[in-house]
Amino acid sequence: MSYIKYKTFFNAFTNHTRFEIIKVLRKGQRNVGEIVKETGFEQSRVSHNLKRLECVGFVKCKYVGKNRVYWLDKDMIDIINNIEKYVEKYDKVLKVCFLKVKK
Amino acid sequence: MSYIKYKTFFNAFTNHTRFEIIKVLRKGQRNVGEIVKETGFEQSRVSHNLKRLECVGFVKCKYVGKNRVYWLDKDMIDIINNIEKYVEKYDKVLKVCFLKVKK
DNA sequence: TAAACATATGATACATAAGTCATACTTATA
DNA sequence: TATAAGTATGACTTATGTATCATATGTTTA
Repeated sequence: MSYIKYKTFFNAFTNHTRFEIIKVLRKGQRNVGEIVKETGFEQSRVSHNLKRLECVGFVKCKYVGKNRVYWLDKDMIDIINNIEKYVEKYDKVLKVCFLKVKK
Repeated sequence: MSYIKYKTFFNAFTNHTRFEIIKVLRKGQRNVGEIVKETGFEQSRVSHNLKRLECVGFVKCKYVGKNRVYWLDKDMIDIINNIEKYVEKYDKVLKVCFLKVKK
């Protein structure tokens, strides 16, 4: 696969907002208000990031009454579950370090 | 696992330079000069990114004569192989799209 | 031990991503 | 059909990541 595909794919996880949104959606479908409440993030911040996730096909959505309900793409669920296994496995080896220290 | 761990892990793949370096190192150990030649990237650019990969434990290194030889961490190799399977699998569903278009 | 080769590093400038705010749009209901 | 609730969007500001350049450091060999 090309770099651009990898980048697109992994970017979903390298942002705190999207990471938490995915975490919530793994529990089941949610409308925006619920995601806002469960993550504690501001509404427009959640919407912008849901848009990005939807844009690449990670989440799907539909209107239900006044609410917009989001859920994880079916294939995505499997893949997250599997990737999680490997990343957890690497947990012990992975060192979190920063090259540049904030002043 | 925490967000910071995921971020650290996936960041290795969300940068073109590191992506190509990993690609080369999957073929076997290489010194910096060889990586520079095979990727076509500038030396300091390669070194800076090797440093980042080493810092988190993805690559190991040692001096061999005047050269510094790098190789992928053993666990990392397995994990990359496995993750690749899932990402490739998601290839057909994944849409590469950009929200912001460059002017 | 000086010179040459290989690589690393720091500082800076540039590029990209993210969050916030104000506001527009969508859907339902009075 | 006007209003309200829920959500999306654009413009802007700020934060973060990246490459580049100049130079320092490490290692070998004459």
